[in-house]
Amino acid sequence: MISYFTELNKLTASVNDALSKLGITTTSVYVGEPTEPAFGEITTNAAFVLAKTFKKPPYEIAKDFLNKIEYDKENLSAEIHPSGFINFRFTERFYLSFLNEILKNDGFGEIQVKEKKKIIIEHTSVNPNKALHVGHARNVVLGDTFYRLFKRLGHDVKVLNYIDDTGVQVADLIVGFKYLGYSLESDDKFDHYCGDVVYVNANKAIEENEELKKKRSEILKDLEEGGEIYNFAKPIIEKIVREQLKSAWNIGARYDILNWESHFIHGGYWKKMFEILKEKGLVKFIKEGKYKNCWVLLDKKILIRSDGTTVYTAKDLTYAAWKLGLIHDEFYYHVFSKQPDNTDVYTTTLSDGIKGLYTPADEAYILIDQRQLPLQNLIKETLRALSVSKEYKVIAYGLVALSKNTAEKIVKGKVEKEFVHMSGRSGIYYNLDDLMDAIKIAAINLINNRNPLLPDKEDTASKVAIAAIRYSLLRPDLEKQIVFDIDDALKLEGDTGPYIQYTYARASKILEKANQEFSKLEEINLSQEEKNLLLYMSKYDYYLLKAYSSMSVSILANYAHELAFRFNVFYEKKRVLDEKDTKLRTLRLALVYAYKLIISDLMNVLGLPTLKEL
RNA sequence: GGGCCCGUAGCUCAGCCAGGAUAGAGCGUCGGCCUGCGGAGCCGGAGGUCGCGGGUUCGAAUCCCGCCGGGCCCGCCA
Repeated sequence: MISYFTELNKLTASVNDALSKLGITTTSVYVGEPTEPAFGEITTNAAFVLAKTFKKPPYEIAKDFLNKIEYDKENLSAEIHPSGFINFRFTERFYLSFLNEILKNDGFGEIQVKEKKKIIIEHTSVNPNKALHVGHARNVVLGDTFYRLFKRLGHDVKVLNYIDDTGVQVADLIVGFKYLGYSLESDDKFDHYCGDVVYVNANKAIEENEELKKKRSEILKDLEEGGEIYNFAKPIIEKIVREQLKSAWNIGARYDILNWESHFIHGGYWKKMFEILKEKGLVKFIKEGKYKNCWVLLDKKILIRSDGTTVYTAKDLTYAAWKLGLIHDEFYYHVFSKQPDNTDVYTTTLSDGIKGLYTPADEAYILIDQRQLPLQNLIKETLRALSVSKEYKVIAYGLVALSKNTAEKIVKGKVEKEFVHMSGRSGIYYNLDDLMDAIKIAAINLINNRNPLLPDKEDTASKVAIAAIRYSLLRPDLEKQIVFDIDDALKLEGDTGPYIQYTYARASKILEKANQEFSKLEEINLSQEEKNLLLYMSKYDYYLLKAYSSMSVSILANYAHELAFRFNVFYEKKRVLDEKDTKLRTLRLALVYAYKLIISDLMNVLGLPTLKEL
């Protein structure tokens, strides 16, 4: 494959060669994208670095230095900017070679990292007592997109979803069903009903009633021990999980294995973990003072309470150890459900099903919001102390809050702050399913205005909604807090997911009408719009690998928009089907064809559905 | 008190890791472009003390230090 990335690598090597011949071994020389398109496609500041050693103006040095760089003159032309930068520009030959490669391979082909790894990624992991809200959606969409990226780069990837079925939030819900008389049937989607009605009200009742608090503690203990209440709760939790999965599938996610917290306790995994920690002296029993009768990890965090029950960190540490093979997998597995992509999601069981489905990963990724970072770092630290060489990688992202305007709609009253954090317990959240529905309605209205004869309006509107939601959650930098505003979310113009879908539809329509096959293209003069589009297309592997090395999917979302923009400019400025010159018409058609291949590849990595028409 | 993250146009955000050449998008706003390869688009205008102050450097939005503002964590919750 010939691409921006291959040429950049070759040139970087040449520049470094030339530098080492001069006896310079510095690493501070930049070879890469310039700040402005006017400065070419690849630039280097080598002359500035050399200026320090040779005490001559950068421009003079650049003139000599350029002669020492061996570069492919077929693909690159060089010029020296008066400032001293050496700028390289791709030749028409490069663009045509690239385009011909795409046509030959019918796409970009394989893009592989040097070392293929076995990776697992855990995401979603929402408490099974409520529906997914837009904050959870950020976790799902980021996790699913990292999964897609890893897979596109050739890794062996499995997706895990952890279900905390022995926690306080589940206990609250069970209090509602067992002691407050809530029905187990509802006309609403079951996860919505549990979260919006049963959990919120049960939580309120428990806070005001000591008797119920006691009941909750009993339930919590029974869940850990796997008693009668656990068996009562199990089908309820499972029903909620099935609804949560539907919401996640609806925005394009998929999973391989569901892990249940209760299985790690009932299956004896925590016991093994505890033995290992004791053996290595990482936990201490406290005899005196505030933490009397507790077990404490690394002098920092209580793992076992004085009443003998374990805290969440203990369970999560066990889970991490299982992921990386420190504790052996002895689960049985069976199919939990068929998924929309036709794969199966498996669940662990303690007694029934096939064995050996899971083998330990080289790298285990986990997606968490920033609040959980200190705890996950403690787990990392513990694994290191246990000499686990395999990598535990934490991807943390900023919280999703509700805008003042959106929060006011939910609480049906005045809100003082500019934004408010979501809270399942107090009923302040915006559910993902509701967001999907709201965008679908907006999309259908738009279709009725613009393209009333479109078949499958419902399906198209769903796909527009998926693209809109995923893109809006992927585009901001990981660390940034997102303030969700429903009115903004309903806008489908500008820098959005549908903008990218729209270019795919435009390309599809042209190709459908043209109905032409392509062979190898001959030499032809390219316009600036055509070169710009080809340049961005040629950067596909460069951006995928950059996103991977910097663990940033927002880089990819921004790149997708840049690429789509180049297509729209080309589309506005150059006619394709009406072009009288057949050579030029064929070139442009080939360009549209290649664009469609690359943008659909990228859209697949980002999980944005393609639409031939909208 | 200790720690983490953020601060760039009216609003939402890129750019910062690897310092360099006129700081870029989107929304909003003002003005253009459809008897059409579909306008969910394109072109142009207005709009910026890159939170503030020092330091390093020939050169700082970018690196270092200090401060200010916003958010979060520091529990026998998860």
